[in-house]
Amino acid sequence: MTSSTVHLTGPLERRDDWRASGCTIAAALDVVGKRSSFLLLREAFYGATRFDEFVRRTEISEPAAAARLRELVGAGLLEREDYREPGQRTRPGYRLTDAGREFFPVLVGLQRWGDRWATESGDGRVALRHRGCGERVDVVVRCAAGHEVEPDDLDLTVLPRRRS
Amino acid sequence: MTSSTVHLTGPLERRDDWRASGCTIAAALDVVGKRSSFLLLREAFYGATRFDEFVRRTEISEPAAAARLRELVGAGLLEREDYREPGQRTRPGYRLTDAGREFFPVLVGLQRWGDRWATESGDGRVALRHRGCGERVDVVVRCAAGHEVEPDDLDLTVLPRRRS
DNA sequence: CACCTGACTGAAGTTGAACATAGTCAGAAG
DNA sequence: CTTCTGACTATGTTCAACTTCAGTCAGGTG
Repeated sequence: MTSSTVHLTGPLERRDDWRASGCTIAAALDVVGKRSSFLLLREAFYGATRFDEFVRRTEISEPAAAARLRELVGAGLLEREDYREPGQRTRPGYRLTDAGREFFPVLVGLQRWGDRWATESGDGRVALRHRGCGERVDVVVRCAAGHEVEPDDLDLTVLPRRRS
Repeated sequence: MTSSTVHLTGPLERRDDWRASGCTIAAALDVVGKRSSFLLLREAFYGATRFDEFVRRTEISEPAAAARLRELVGAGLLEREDYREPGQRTRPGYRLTDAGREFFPVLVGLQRWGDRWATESGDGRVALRHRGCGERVDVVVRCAAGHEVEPDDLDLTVLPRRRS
C-alpha cells in the first residue's frame, strides 16, 4: 500500500496517544495565520515599507492594517525603521527582519499552489522568475543531504528536548 | 542598496498601478486560509482518514470539522473514499488528492518557520526526517534550472494569458 | 499662524469562525 | 426490534476580525 502520508515513528506511532500541542504549524499559524498578515507580508516582499503603501496595496482597511502590522512587528517578522523623505517629516517604516525573510518559502508555496489549483479567472496573473536565468521558481521539500522528498519518504520523529 | 525584496518588472514596476486581484496567494488563502483547514490537512498527512480521527487529533469541534472537511472536499484537496472495517458498516473516509498532496510544501514551510521562530515551550516537539538518510527536511525556493534563490534574486513578471 | 498629509486611533456595526450541547440517521449486533 | 456506534446536523452563543466613518496628532509648508 503506497500512500502520501508521513510515517509516524517511535512514540508517535499511535497517533491517538499524543496531542499535537508542540506542533509548530499551529504555533506559526497563531502568529501569522490571518489572511491579512499573509497579504501584508506579500507586500513587504514586493517592496512596501510605508503604512499607506501597505493599506493601498493589500486593500485592507487602515485599522486592520495598523493592528496586523503591530502584530507582525511584535512577532518579529517586521521591524520599524523610521525614514525621512526630503522636505518631509520623519515617518515610521516597516522592514522585513530575518524571521520575516524566512517566511518567504511559505508565501511562494501558497502562490504556486494557488497557481495550479485555485485560479479560475486567469486575469492579471504574475509569476516569479529567477533573474537572468528566467526560469520560474517553485518550492521543494528537501532533506539536509540534498534529497528531494515526498511525504511518503519522511519519518516524523520526536526531537530531543532543547536546552532553553 | 541590497534588499530582501523581489524585483517588480515591466508593467508591475509601479506597484501602485496594479491591483493584486490575480494574486494566487490570496486565491489559495480563500480556499485553505483557515487555521482549522491547515490542521486538518496536517492530520491527513499524518494518516487520518476518518471523521472522528480528524476531530480528535486536531482538537477542533465536530461542527467545525464537518464544515471544513466538506470545504476541503469541495475545493479538491480531499476526496471521499468510503471504507468498511470487518463487522462494521461502510463509512465515509477522506483521502488526499493530488491538489492536497501538493499542499505539502506549504505545511512543511510553516512547520519549519514555526520551529525556528515560534517556539517558546520546547515540549513535545517533532521533526520530519528523510527515511533512511535521517536528515531533517526543509523547504527551499528553487528555479526550474535548479538554482536556489533568495527573494532578491527574483523578478516578478506578468504571465501571458492562458487559453481557458 | 492655519493648513495639509501621513499615520494612525476610536466607536459602532457586520460577518464569520469557533464552541458546546443535543439531536438525527444508518446499519450491524444482539 | 432495540441498542450501539460513528458520522454527522441543528441550534444558539461567544468571540475575533474586519468594515466604515470620523477624529486625532505631529510636523513640515505657505
